[in-house]
Amino acid sequence: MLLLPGSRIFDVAVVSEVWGIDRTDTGVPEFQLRICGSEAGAEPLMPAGKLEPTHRLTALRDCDLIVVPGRADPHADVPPAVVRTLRAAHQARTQIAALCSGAFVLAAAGLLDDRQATTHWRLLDQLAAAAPRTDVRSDVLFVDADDVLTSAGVAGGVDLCLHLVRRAHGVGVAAAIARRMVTPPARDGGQRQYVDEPVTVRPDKVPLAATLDWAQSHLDRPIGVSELAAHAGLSVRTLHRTFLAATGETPGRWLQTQRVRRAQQLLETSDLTMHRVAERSGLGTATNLRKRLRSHLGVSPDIYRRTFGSRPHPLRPLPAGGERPPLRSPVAGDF
DNA sequence: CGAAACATCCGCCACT
DNA sequence: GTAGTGGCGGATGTTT
Repeated sequence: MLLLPGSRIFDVAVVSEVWGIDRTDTGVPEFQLRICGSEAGAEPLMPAGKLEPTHRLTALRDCDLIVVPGRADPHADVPPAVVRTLRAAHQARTQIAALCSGAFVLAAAGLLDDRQATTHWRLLDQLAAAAPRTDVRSDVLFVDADDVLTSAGVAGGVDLCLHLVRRAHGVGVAAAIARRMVTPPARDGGQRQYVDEPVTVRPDKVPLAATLDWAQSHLDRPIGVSELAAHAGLSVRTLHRTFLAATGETPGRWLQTQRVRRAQQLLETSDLTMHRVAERSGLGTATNLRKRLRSHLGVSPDIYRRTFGSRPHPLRPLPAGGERPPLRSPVAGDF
């Protein structure tokens, strides 16, 4: 990771989360994450805090991949030494990826010339101005231009990082990381984000797509792996292999995850009885619903509903008293 | 909660 | 020889 003054905490965190955590117990290879800074000493992050680099800039030279987090001020200076290092790495065919406004750093080094790139949607025009020879795309989460990759806003950075992992290590490893990232050890409250858009590592080209869609729209039927196989016109054994290769998940696991998700949705948005929620999500019985929710989310259906249900309930006190000064970036807008 | 019935996963191997 | 398919069976996990 290339750490510059004003790097955004979120992007720094995503990179750290994907490559900085030992997940060898789930079959993820061992990564070495170097946090390379241009100066000796801590760099200020945005919107607050500082981070001490673990390595100097020169340590980028023998990395397999360089990731550039976005900066709060996209137009902030890029030190000449950084430009030189990035160019040299690019010459040496090192993969370079920028998250969000990190694209401007690549633009400053001329690495986006004559290729496609993207960035946060609020910055697209500015990127086009800063990099006139770049084909700036507005309709994508990220652009994979082979050795130079760029990503759109915040969530696009996560997608891009997982894409990089998938490219280098296969869909299974990417799925293992994604699973660990979106299904945190759950507690009773907070953290809504893992509920809605799952970072499903979707197959890039799938003969299975029709079957997945079909299963998803019939989740209330007790469909099992053999029904999936029948629908796909494959034997169970082959479905298994194909499925694993395409999604990094096994069919049974996938089905179960879909069911739990549907149950979550129903709990959030309806007041059906547990029994009905279990039926409609294909989980069968209320007992089973409880069991599955507990093992996937660590929470009982009742607590889940009370935490995330749309009907307001009296249990959540507002933060008491004292105004807190808003935490705002003094430099750039919110993006 | 535990026991019994049922599914899934996956290495192995034979077949096309 | 390589590549893909699919049946089998036992360990493991899930549901009743």
